[in-house]
Amino acid sequence: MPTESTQALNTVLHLSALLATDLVRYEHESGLTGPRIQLLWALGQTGPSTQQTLSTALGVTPRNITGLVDGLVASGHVTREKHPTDRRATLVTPTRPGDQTIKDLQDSHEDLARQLFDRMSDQQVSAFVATLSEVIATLQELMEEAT
Amino acid sequence: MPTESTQALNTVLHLSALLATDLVRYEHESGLTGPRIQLLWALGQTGPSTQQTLSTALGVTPRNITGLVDGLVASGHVTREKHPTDRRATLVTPTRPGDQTIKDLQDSHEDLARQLFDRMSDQQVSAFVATLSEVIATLQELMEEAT
DNA sequence: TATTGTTATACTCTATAACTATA
DNA sequence: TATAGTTATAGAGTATAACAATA
Repeated sequence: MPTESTQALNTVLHLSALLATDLVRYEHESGLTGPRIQLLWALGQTGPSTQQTLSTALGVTPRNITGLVDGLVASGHVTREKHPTDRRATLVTPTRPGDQTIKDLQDSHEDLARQLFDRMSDQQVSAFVATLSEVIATLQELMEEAT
Repeated sequence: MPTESTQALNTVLHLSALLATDLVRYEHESGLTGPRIQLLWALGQTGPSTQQTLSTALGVTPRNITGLVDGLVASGHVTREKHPTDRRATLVTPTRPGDQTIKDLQDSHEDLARQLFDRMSDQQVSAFVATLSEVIATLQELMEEAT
């Protein structure tokens, strides 16, 4: 029989897996892929960005961003615009439909949050977030140690 | 400013991302890839398995399992053994080093669980797991509706 | 010299479709 | 007929290394 700690970790991982599955459903619906959705989400957070910035934000190589942006240009979600001051750089910029997709993503995110947590008491949600934050802090310490 | 519900979802996603990053670290250390680790983990849960069984367990096509098993055979973690009663099927079976890798995975999993939760009170862990389970149940309902 | 992005190359994961061997 | 696994083919994501243009 698993310990209480192991059960807690397993339950967290179970929820992670379910959320990932839900994302896959959205991918199929939208015709987008995970990394491209992640890129659009990043653009929604920061506005038009250089590929270097996106490379850091997504944690992948610049070469990889080239490929993702190529795909999103082909699907009409973004364009490459001139950087106003640095002629080496490009500004990856959402098109009108790209902006709509980003807004849909944000709306879906908020809807999901409401559906999952709105029926709980504020107290329960607060306690949950507090424990999550504690787990995150511990995990970050562990990961820094391992460096 | 995000709502409390949105903050809760964001915190869950943050933890998911951190756990994924930690897994990537393990991948680099072990020379394995995510899907191959997942396959070895499944073997650890159920023992030697047919590729059909693994296909269902991992949620990927049988063709894909062929590729993953090819890789794990090449790296010496598993072998394809004859199925005792069905000559069409193969039993993917861990080698000695493969078994050791599986044990390492299980040990790492338990260590992580202990490090993340052992210093909390039983009461806090119980409340956390209860809320997680509630979220999981709600999410599963939502995903079934969407079908 | 350093940085931005691309071309060249290679590997892994993924899928569908057609095929072989066996049940 | 149905099932287990493989071959054939294709597309996406990832990485390193070498290169051009610009800072």
